[in-house]
Amino acid sequence: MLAGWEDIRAEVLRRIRAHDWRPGDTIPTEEALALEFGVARATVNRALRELAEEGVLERRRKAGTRVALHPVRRATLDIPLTRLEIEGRGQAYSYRLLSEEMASPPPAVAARLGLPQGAQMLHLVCLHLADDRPAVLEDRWLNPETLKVQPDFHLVSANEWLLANVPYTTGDISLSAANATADEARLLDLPPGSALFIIDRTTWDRDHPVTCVRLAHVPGFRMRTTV
Amino acid sequence: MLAGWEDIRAEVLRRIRAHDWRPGDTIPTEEALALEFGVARATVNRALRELAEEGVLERRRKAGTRVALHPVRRATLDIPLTRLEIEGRGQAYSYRLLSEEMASPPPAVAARLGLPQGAQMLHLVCLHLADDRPAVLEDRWLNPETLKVQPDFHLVSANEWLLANVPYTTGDISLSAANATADEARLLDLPPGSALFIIDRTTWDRDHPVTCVRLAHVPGFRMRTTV
DNA sequence: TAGTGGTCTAGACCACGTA
DNA sequence: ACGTGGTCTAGACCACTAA
Repeated sequence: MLAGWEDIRAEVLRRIRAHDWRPGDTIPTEEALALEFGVARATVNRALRELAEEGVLERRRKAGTRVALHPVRRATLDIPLTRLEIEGRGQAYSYRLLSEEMASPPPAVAARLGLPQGAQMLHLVCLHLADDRPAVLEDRWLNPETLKVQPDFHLVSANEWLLANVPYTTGDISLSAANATADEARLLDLPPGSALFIIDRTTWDRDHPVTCVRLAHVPGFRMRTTV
Repeated sequence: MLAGWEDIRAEVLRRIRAHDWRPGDTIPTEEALALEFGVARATVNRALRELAEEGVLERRRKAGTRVALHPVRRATLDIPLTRLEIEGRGQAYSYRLLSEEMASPPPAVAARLGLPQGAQMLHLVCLHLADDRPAVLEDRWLNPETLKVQPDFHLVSANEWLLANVPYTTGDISLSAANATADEARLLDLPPGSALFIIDRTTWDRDHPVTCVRLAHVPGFRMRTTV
């Protein structure tokens, strides 16, 4: 036997895939399964909890545990610092601050951060290079109220400074593709219209907006994961 | 007090962000923390395990628990069926099989699946539409050995059929951006060179290769997540 | 080989939400 | 009201691995 929680998880998954339990069905209670498999309820709980986190099961108190109707695969993406990502590929990392100024953000940015239209924010544009070739163009709007001290963004990238100094609790990430504008193409040394991989990220410290950043990655960039 | 595992998790996170415990530091053992917080070791274990899964801590038997050196954010992406995704936006879903033939896959596909160069595979090209406008172009290679029966892919999309009939255990996913080729642009009714969001997916059933698919999404497509 | 995390148990109480 | 999952406890044994 040797039924650990991973064995229980595998057996439940097997029954779902074999259609013993079909999408929408309520499966037996933790207590019943614990009895069947001859393990403690906590062991069954661990197995079913993992499957629920993966999106395979849906659990509600009193209502019981059901096989999820919509088979959603859930993948976990690692989102590293640009510097670490480049260094991880064995390339030399460098970084250039292209511009730094107080300005009024575009309406879309102000709206996403929940700030009034006219608010002044710190606007940074910088370039991340791999082996001295442009890799990522970063366009960032910073809420100046979250900056107690004003670091020198020539020396340290905004991302790394924020990570170390402004712990945030929540954030949105959006992944998309876009054709490079003329400016982007020039700065990234690409033909105009090249397909860029865009990561848009907005972060809050509790209820206080912190930053809104767009990272435009040159063609060849990939995010990988396993399910 | 009322220290549940979420409270422990929050307090550990607070200490890390306050630099009480710095990246690379070894933090106290589960036993010590359980004593300090006045809870059972299992409660501390749950809290630290969650933080390890999020990439904040690194745990090894005997060596102890350390604050992760490289602050990697880990985001979970939901990867729904194309049909459900379109219907979820309130649009009408439809689907067209454009071609279906046995052929020899390009070397890159054969290599990724670990099949010999000359192997014959089933090649499907199909189009997913939202409100009768092209949304996703699917280019799929199927290992015929995994198909016990040959379904009619005019009626059911390969993805949904596979999901219901070929349970797979492992899979790779890769996200990238690419300019539309002339063919892709024509099929998707886009200007040539449009930036497409590409999801490449390879799946195995244990050690048996099942399928390798490229989903090209029209501009405007986004994947979102929260961290 | 010894210290640390990983897991299991048997029991208990509680929170939630359906009926 | 009551059934179900969510969590906690105190103790135990095991697995891994650094010293």
